[in-house]
Amino acid sequence: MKAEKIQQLNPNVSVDCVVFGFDFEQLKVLLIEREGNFDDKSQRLALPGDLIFNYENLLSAAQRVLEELTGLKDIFLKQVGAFGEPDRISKETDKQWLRSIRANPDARVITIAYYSLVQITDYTPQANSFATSANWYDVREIVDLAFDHYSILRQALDQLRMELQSRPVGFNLMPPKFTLGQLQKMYEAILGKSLDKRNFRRKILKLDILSPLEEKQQEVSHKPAQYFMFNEENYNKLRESGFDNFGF
Amino acid sequence: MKAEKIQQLNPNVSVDCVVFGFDFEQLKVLLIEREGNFDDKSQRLALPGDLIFNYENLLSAAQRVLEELTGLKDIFLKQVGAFGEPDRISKETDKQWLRSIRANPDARVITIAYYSLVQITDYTPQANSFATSANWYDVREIVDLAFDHYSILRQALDQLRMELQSRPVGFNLMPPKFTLGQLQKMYEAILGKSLDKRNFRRKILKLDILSPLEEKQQEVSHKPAQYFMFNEENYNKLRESGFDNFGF
DNA sequence: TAACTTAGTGTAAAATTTACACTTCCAAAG
DNA sequence: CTTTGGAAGTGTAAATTTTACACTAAGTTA
Repeated sequence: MKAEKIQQLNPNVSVDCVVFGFDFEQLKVLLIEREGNFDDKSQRLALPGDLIFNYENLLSAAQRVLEELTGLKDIFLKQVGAFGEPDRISKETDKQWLRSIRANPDARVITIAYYSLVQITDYTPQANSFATSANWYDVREIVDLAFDHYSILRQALDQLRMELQSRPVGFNLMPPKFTLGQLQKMYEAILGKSLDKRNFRRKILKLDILSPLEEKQQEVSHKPAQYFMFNEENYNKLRESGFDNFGF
Repeated sequence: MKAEKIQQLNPNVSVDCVVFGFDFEQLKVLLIEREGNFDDKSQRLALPGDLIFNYENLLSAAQRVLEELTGLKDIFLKQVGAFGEPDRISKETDKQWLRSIRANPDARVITIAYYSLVQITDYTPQANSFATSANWYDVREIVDLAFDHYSILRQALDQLRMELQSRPVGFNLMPPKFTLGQLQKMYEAILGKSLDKRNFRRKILKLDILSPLEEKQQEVSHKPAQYFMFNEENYNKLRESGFDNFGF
């Protein structure tokens, strides 16, 4: 009886995941495509998301759904918030699509959105379930999405930017070893503006949360850069001493 | 049929309100008391909150529930986030209490929390519905609450502090005219630390969002302070030019 | 060996932050 | 009417942070 309950979908609550990815050039976001008759491609694209099970933890549900639809596993997700406009499923094409996959397609659904940052090269999305594709899309090129997903995306991006200003978020966007140039590019991609190289370096190094490695870049057709790694111990010390100054 | 639907409670989704109030001395929060056999007073106290109706907007639901339980009307609320641990209703006294008021007391409930800031003297809470009292409590004296409301309160407070650092929140905590001393006390109460008077004044005045009034305090047994008012026009200009510097 | 590309570096001026102490004005008490 | 208590109001010097800005270094490729 309990086991049955656990596997019962809750028709009123879903989760959606805004997974940002960085490829050393642009900020991207992971979207799925769905089968159906959509007016244009933007309406075919959606954030990976689905209903939760009745006795499922919200965060776990987000991780499960993300894995089911895109194959991405063990992603650290952070809550953006709840989106619950009664008419958030108002587009006719979305309603039709829901009828094709849901037992209770007209139910009012509140969705809890989560976001994350990953390094694109660490993950290869694999579409599954009702997703017919799962791919990275340049954030700047997205003009609309299914349901209210475009506004969820914008809000997640705002929150990411906010967070980037006050904390050294985004180190999970970086490989274990990285150059300061790559780190700066990440900040520029997320903030959508360019930064002064010397000032950036001074500021980030003064925080004392990066440790230089012996190793240097190899086989690049220019002066090889020094590699750094994230010093977690110092980072924890820093955050204990209050919210700090990560503005660029 | 539609009308019926509208008035049907959604057994899975509730809203909770964290209304902070300021009385020129301390930061307080509005809590209700409930009937029942509780181990101690802290378990009798809860955030005003209840299930939403099935086709109700989340924010409107929060405003409605707040008014029903405490009489506070037209309060500007801001979302904190969703709280959905499957075991968030785990205390035996809470379960018992739910059985006494809900049709579906064992349903798994996800709650969306909202917070607000008001000036205590503007509102007189009036308990109603299942609230047997509705009163302001000093935030520093709260050690626990019903359900998971204590952790919701802490998170709302964190968010309020965060917001106070980056924006001139809290002007709605102030009467139309106020002194810089009162304003400083508000910052101190929310941030939980004391600030340097001269530095505070310099910083807040440089923002150019306060307009001095002719009027001065009267009948105070010390040098009367100048009154100021919030200059909304300049504030809007300021916020258009990006997130700013409200750290103290 | 020349051309190209990113890495890496310093400084001066301006702005902001921080720490700090005394006088002023009012009411209330004596 | 004099004293006292209490918050208002004010300036400065030192330290720190921010900002703007341009050239050399080290590797690859043509």
